[in-house]
Amino acid sequence: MSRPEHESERDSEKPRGRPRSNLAHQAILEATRDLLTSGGYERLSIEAIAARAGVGKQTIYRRWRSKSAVVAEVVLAGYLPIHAGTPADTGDVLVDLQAWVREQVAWHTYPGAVALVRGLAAAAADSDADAGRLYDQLTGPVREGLMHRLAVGVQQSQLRADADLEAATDAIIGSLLFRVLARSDTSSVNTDSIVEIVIGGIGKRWRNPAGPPAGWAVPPDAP
Amino acid sequence: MSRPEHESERDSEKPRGRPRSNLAHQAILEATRDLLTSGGYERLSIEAIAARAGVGKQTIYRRWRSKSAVVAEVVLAGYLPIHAGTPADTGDVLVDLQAWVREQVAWHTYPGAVALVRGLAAAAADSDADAGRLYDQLTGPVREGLMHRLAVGVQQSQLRADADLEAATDAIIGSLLFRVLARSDTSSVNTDSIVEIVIGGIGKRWRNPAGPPAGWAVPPDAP
DNA sequence: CCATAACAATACGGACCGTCCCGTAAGCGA
DNA sequence: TCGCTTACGGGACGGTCCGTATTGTTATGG
Repeated sequence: MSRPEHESERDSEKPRGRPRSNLAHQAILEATRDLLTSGGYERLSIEAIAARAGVGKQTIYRRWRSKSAVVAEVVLAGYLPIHAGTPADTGDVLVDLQAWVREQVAWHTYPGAVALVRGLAAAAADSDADAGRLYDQLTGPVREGLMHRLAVGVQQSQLRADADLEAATDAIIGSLLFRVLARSDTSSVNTDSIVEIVIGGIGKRWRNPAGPPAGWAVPPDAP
Repeated sequence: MSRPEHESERDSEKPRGRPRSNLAHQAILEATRDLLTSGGYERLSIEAIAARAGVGKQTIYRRWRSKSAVVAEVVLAGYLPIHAGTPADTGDVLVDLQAWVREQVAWHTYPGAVALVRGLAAAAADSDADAGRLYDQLTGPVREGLMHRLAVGVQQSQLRADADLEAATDAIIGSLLFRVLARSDTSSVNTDSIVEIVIGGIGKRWRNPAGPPAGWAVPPDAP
């Protein structure tokens, strides 16, 4: 790169010339948020953002490479109620995660939330190379918060020490993603059941004196 | 509608005039498949389809309402190796589902498979109203096959009778979807673990004479 | 032969794209 | 204070693709 344009340029170079306007920056992100939640990703265009923000298109392109990059920043900068909070810790991992999932599901009733998630999926689809990175940025905090709570559950001996917490996390997030993307009849699947299943799958088990039924392979378990 | 244009028009109306060309129909779907697997959904356009199929644009619009509708038909007509097969039944539901998931993951290595799935997500995103229906059509067969195998597992007493099979199915499909859409480093998450967790979560449990640890809520279980 | 409708091809206005250029505004060093 | 440099709003530009309309041709049934 001859001149630092996008991304962080916190190297030893002193910025010369007129500095970038924070007001313009903020106006762009707010306009993007508004258009995204009202009209969805398909109706979102750079020109529409520029017009609503009262900004030249170049001012947008000077900062971001593409529409999906702007959307990513909107999310990362906290302009949307993405609700990436860490689950609470009341001592019961099942209850905590069920409450957390209920919060996520409740967020989906916000106006434009479903359209937003679908739009992010579309944004990732037309980034292609950036798709994985975009998802990582967007779902990373959620993943970390979830996995941290599960790790605490392991420390509290509620979950197996050898449990694959990554897989469990992906199962929960994947279920929510699938629900939002695909299932229009939102009341169909009981999200409490999903958490119950996953937590049951990585939770401690109790041995039956009579032993397991014949033909039923016992997963590895540490007492 | 004054004249039946799209969808099924198998009512009592006798078709008059020149009938629609099957060759054109087929050429459109094949061109769509090729462009979709080679260039992804973003590079797919009605004009590109028409050009590649040697067809006028009107011939496409006469049949389908939008780009996403064409894509949906391509998938539904079996022009793509979607791999919606029912899991085998060897008697061990864990082994069967792990093998099935491995097949799905293997399919993701096909050229364009990931781009295809992401494209379908994008297609659903800009259909909005049709998004749920499109997903249902696409994932419906997969869901049914998976749920059927789980139901067999219940009959074979490997799974709990009161298990929420819908939730379990969504957890598995959601994990795969999340994996394909989001996680570019495909080797990160062990898919066997996911199946193990879900099956463990709806499988039979064995009671410990000493009882569960204090503070650990026992999920309902039927002996 | 005649009515009807699908066909390929192409023209059309419109929406956005991404880049470029204008005149102006805002910092900085000399 | 004066250049130098860069960002600003605004808008022109060629380009792609949209979805529709038109034209002349072709296939089918009455």
